Amino acid sequence: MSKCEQCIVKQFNSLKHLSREELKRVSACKTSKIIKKGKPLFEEGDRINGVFCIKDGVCKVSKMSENGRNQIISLIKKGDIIGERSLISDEPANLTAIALDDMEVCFIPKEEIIKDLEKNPGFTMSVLKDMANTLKKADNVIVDMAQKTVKQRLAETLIRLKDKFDVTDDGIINLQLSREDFANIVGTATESAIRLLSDFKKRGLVEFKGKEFKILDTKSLEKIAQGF
Amino acid sequence: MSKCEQCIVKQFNSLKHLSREELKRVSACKTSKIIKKGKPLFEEGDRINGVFCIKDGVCKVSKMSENGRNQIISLIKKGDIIGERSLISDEPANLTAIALDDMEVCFIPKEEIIKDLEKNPGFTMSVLKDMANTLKKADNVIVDMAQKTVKQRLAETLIRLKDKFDVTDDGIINLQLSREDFANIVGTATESAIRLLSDFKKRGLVEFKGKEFKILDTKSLEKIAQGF
DNA sequence: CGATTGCTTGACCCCCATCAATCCTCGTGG
DNA sequence: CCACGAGGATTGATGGGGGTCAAGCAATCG
Repeated sequence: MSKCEQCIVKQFNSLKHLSREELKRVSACKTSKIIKKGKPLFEEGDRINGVFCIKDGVCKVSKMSENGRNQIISLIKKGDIIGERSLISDEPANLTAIALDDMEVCFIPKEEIIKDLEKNPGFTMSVLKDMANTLKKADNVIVDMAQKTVKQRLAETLIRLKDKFDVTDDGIINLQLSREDFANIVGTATESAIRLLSDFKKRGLVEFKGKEFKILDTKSLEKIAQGF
Repeated sequence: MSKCEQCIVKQFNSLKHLSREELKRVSACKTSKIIKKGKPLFEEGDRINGVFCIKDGVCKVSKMSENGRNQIISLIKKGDIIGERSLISDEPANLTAIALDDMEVCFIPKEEIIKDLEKNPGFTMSVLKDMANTLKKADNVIVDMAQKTVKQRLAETLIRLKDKFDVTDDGIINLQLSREDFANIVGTATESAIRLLSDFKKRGLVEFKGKEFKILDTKSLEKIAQGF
């Protein structure tokens, strides 16, 4: 099994603040998993008892609303860590994480992380900073959800996806998002999302080939996101 | 000036994890302020360089959206701490806090809090827990904003206010919220909020006397919040 | 190669944003 | 003490965004 000390992925998250010693201990008790596309990493209500470090792949993090519709809260990719919150607050997960493509993840059990949190202030501060940042983003999403139209939110989502995920040389973003997923990110009905996307396509702002897509006119999308 | 060691308010927040010694140091460098109704505690873009501990009063925490409308993210009351996030991420505030009534707050400068965060793991963990909890709530709000109708959200808001704020013996909640404030919590136009509130009133679910209000039928409001 | 799932488009209607007019309330100054 | 003005509260009218149902089409899979 690969070792945390040598893992490149840790550079992108709070684990980089752990000492070589600490990483060795973590490495010794971690487990690696392959999660197949469409399978859950964890589900609402699960006691996950640890954190996941994403070595490869992307997953959608969502929550069921009372009326039975699904809301995607965020997308998690290589280098991200997920599960810290339920660990810290010592509660079952209140979100569901489902793989969008085949994923490779490491699972670090709770006790080990807690130990590090207690002993290594640098690590703790880093986790704290991450969380503060996530919270700030969440506030922005709340404002957007409350104040912007579906069209604005969809345009903004497309831009954010381009910035966050890998883009090939020819500008193609290969996230395995279904139309329904788009709708669930923006918080609308699938049909509405489809209509708007095909409108964007007609106007030459985006291009679709199956689930792959490509952004052709960022400037115009930004205008739309701001309400024009 | 009153002393932190003897302040009852600290029992309700993370400061209770500080030792007597630490509290004395905090007390020595803190400043007390009175914020008049309607005045800002801080505004978007301010470098606040410390945290506020609310000794008395209530304030609304909001953010301007790009289209110039205001969204209230949360209400903060006696015992709460605010400002940790900008402190931790070392950025200007991205929210505005405005007093709903006359407030009494203590300001603790950044360096002092940072010192405690580095030295006292119990304190840090408590802040971390707080933040995890806030984040969970934020996720729920996102889902609500995205999936529920204005009517549902308004009903839910009324219930939450009842649970969070003091209620007199006769059931009256005295928050100095304007109709516009209600609208800005729910994320709708003032007129829409007014219409829905007066509908609730007609149906005997709530009662208003100026800005004071009273919830008469929680069960029915819960039904509405769930979509009936 | 059927069959199940996802995608697309059309039609309909309700919720809610917006504009406008009126009423109410309260603080201020004459 | 009252008049008055300003901002908040309320109600009406109107139009568009977007949710929902339905039907046809493409694609993926056993």
